[in-house]
Amino acid sequence: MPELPEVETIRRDLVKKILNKKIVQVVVYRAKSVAGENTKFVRHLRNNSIIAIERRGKLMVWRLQKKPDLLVHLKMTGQLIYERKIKNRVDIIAGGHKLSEQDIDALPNKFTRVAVVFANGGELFFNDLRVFGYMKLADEKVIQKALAEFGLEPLTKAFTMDYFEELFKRRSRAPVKALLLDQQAIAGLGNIYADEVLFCADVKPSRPASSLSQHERKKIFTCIPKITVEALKHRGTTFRNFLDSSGKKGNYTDFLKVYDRDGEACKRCGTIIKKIRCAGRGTHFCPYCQK
DNA sequence: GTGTTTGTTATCAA
DNA sequence: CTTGATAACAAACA
Repeated sequence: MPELPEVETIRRDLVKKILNKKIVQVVVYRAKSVAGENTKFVRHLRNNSIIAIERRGKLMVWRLQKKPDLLVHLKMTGQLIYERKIKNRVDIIAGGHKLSEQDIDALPNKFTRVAVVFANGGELFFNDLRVFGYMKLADEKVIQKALAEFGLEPLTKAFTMDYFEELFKRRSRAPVKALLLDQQAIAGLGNIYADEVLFCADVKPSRPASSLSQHERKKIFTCIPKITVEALKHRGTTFRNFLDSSGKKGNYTDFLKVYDRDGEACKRCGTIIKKIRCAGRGTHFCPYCQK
């Protein structure tokens, strides 16, 4: 599931690959993947170009040469795969080509919802198995309203311990994990990194936010950027669907301490990692290390 | 057929 | 009004 490190990895790659390239054609294979009227979307992108790509939390803003701009959200299973030039695309689509496992993930397939073709022959594919993600034309007013809903970015200077403490003052009963997942509190954490952050901080995810000591809050505050930076360094985590813009998996999967490790031994103490439901999500933790 | 996966929003209860 | 819990969305997989 693309969270901050995954979306940022994609954003950085796409900036190198598709910025300022003329769009010559757009194909919408699944109407629901594009908000609003599809024909309007296609017409607006054609002969347009992407001049900047911004990110806030898990949401991307694609700045276009001709306004309005584009909001892109990958939700749970969205992928953005760029191919320089596809010589045998017709064969590939028809299934007449022998593909490596990676190619099958990366190329247009039955989950390809939108294709954007550039003047240099390169193509960008928006694949999305579950069709929760979207591309949406949005004028500046809509964009600003959407961005205003987000809490602070954990990798910015503005994200201070004072700010973090304020978040706890508003809440009491909810588990601390729910706070970490709240995009209006902190922008970009999702289920994987919320679990990893709480392991890093030795705090049990189900603890009511109000029950935490200042020391515990401080540890969580420190772990949030630490885990995020580490995950970004390894180009994100591939649990099921995440692929970067080249169709490659994220490498942080190998460094996960608790997520998807239920039944396995804690890397620190050897206790079996448990899985419970917390804040409505599958939640993984070490019953010994996390108090 | 059933339960599970999760980002976000809608809905409802307290 | 706030907070928090839960369902819904869609599709695949075990």
